[in-house]
Amino acid sequence: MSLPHALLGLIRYRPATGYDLKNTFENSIHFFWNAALPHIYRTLKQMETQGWIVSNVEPGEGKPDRKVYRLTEAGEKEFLRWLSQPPENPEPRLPMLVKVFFARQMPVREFKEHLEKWRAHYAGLLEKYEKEVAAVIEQYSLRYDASEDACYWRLTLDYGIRQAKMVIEWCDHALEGLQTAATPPNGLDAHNPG
Amino acid sequence: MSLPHALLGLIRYRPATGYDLKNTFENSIHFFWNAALPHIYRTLKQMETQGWIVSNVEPGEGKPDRKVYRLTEAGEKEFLRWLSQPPENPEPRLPMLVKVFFARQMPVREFKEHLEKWRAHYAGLLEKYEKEVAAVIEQYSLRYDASEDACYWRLTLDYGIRQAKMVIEWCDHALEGLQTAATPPNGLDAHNPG
DNA sequence: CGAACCATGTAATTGGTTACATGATTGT
DNA sequence: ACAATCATGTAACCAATTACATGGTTCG
Repeated sequence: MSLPHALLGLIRYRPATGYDLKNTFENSIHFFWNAALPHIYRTLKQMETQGWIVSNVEPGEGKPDRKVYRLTEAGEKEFLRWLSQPPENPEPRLPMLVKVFFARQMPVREFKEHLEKWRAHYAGLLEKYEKEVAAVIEQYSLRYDASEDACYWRLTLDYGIRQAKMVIEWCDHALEGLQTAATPPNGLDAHNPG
Repeated sequence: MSLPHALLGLIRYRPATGYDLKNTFENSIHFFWNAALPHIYRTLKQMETQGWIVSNVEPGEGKPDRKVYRLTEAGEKEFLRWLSQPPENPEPRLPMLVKVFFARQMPVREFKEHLEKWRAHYAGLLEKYEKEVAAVIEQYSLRYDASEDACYWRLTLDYGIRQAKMVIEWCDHALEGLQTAATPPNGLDAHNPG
């Protein structure tokens, strides 16, 4: 699995707490990876026993203490090893497509609502990617002194944008099809006749 | 989660064993949902205690016994209830994109190999979808007497095709970018100078 | 005679989410 | 006073994969 390796990659830029890492997930790579806080804390603990990272508690003056993790040499090595492994092919699980597959069993009106909600979700993502995320990439590439990395970050953003556009187009295509083909002659839907 | 509901939907067409259901997954909806056999067996057992399905052991003459599940009224009701719920938005986890994000840390040559492998995977899927799956849809719509469902099945297939094309185009775009921009002036890659 | 297919499952482990618990600081 | 943010985590649960175990049939 990739969570420990995603964490290694982020800690590599600079030492961080679990809380920091959650934030980084949220405003940088959340559109192709995310993790809940408890999951992150648990994974960090496992990584420490593996010897990939070490922690150091910084007493917070006034603020809560910070348990800051940094990479060990073993962690560095493991991260590079993982990077060089060929990519895993994802096995997608899309409940929405399961609903589409069985959509005959529901009123056409309801199915349209589903499609519109899905479309709206991806339209929202697309807007976010094109506005916010592009800006965040610039910001981070300065903060982490990683301007050479930025082109790869933009590549992942480009993936997100293409994905969102694809889904939006598919939704439009599906909605069009329903308009013309699936409407019963009398204009009422299949499950609420009369 | 959707596995029990995907199973309800399939059993609804006709009673089936866990083994049957695994096969149906494999050659119909595997590109947006899949499940391993043990997972299916366990889920079927849970669904039976919930009262959504009932089993009936058909002694196999010569062959192994078949434990055939069919829908109850409660199962039918639950399935339709689930269908009418608004779709869940997926939280994708794409280890490949994590590698892309950190790709600065690996030799360009290696990164290209990753991209080419990913591209090949989706090119393979695309071919499969366009040839095999389209045929399977026809075949199943006859076998299950479900010609009215076929247009929805085609919609999911269309999604798979668009997804595959999107990834292929993105890979090509990324590879192009590497050719022109990321090659060091001397033509050697960043991690193996000299 | 061996490989592939039919058909069942259990046990163990990993990966991920949700609910719960604590306590200080900052801003409205 | 109240909510939000910073910061830690534990416990319980659900979802999914992998390894293990069994045994008959059919086809080459």
